[in-house]
Amino acid sequence: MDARKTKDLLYEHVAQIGKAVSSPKRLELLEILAQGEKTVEALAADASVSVKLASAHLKVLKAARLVEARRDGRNIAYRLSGPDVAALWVTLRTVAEEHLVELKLAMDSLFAAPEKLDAETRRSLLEKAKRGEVVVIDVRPAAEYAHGHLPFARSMPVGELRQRLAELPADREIVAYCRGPFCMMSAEAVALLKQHGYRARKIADGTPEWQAAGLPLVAPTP
Amino acid sequence: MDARKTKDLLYEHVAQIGKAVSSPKRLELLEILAQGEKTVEALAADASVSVKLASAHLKVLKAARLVEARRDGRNIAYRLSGPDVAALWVTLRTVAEEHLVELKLAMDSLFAAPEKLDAETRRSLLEKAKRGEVVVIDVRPAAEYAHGHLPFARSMPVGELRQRLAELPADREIVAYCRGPFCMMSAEAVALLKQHGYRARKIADGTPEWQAAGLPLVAPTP
DNA sequence: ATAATAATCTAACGATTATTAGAATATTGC
DNA sequence: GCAATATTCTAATAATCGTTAGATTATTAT
Repeated sequence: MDARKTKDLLYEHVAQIGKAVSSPKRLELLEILAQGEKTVEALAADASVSVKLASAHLKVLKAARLVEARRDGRNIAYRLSGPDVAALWVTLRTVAEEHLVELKLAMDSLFAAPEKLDAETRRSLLEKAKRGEVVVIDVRPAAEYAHGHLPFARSMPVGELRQRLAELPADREIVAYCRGPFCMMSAEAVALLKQHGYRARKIADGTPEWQAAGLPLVAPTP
Repeated sequence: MDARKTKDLLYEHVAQIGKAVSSPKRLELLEILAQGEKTVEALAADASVSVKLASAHLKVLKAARLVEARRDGRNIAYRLSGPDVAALWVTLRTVAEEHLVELKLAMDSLFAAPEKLDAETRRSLLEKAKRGEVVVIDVRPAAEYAHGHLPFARSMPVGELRQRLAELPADREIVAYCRGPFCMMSAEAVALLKQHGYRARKIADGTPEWQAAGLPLVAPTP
């Protein structure tokens, strides 16, 4: 076979991955799936699209082998086909944040405080959490916490936070995280906490970012 | 502003990066640019497309801020807008190799020998090259070598190799590399060397892969 | 078996994208 | 200033993609 055609074929295959990540909704689905397995219905709801549209997008992601499907009773559950797919999402988002001024501006206007973590900050947060100097809360839905979470983090879904405020110590700083830099759950949680007199802040990391930085998660014990 | 619309905008920005890497020719251009700055004409020739088409693709890459342009006399030279862009290309290609069986098969049929390097193999290659036990040759065009190359590697462009065979020691193993796993220059070089009685093999790494693995390149001294 | 549910498939539309040709622009060398 | 060169812009067409509605499939509960 002619060398040029062979090369074209190789790039074509990689471009299939590129095409899969060229749609905003598919990226959102990937980010949600990076939090753990979900049914089509749940994915559609989380991404604010119809089940039909979610299904169509999932089909593309499946064709590119970025996700896998599994039947579970009357539902079909999707999951990422590997941890490298979550890492790809983090890489894409990071490159976008680094080079697209528009995105940087949009994020600055959304989240007033700079909250990006570097290797040193992550390690020191872990230390403080271990010693109990800060309380790290995971404000995602409980199922996502169960699938994997930051070490020493407590599950405190943003929807239940108001009723469960009493569980949090008033004398220590609360550090909230959620799905990642684009997720607004932790911002909502911090607003509520501050309103009730707590010292609280959020971090940009979700579990995909934490893992991409080479740090361990606490995995489920099945 | 409504939270849903704000989120949509964020994913839209990231999808712009995705769109930029959703075309085979644009990926090929990125891979070539990962070897150093090039003019539109050179890029078009390397990627086997018309200058017009190359220009159109470069425009998309520029809009996504993955590349930058600079006028140099009567030419316009393009370069990647950062090392993270080369890393993105490596990540995409790696995810594709990992999950797309079709790509794995295509590569196996192209390159008989498994030649993938892991952290340990890379380190030991570096050691052997340092001690002179193997001769590492960079068979890319000289300009690409000049832009950055593996430590202890000699420039020996595949086009000049036949005339310069005498420069290579017959008693030591020759290790050839080129632009990366999709590039066929090193395979061509190894075939020529073996034909002339040399012990030669190639490695899959190009400078982008080497750098993405966290290892240092020898940069130009301007 | 049958009804109910979850998800996909098919078909269709309008909106993008890739590619090419021809015109236009900017720079260099004279 | 003028001709030559490198690149981009404009316009046009064919191909592909996103989205929706309606029909279909596979499973569970009765």
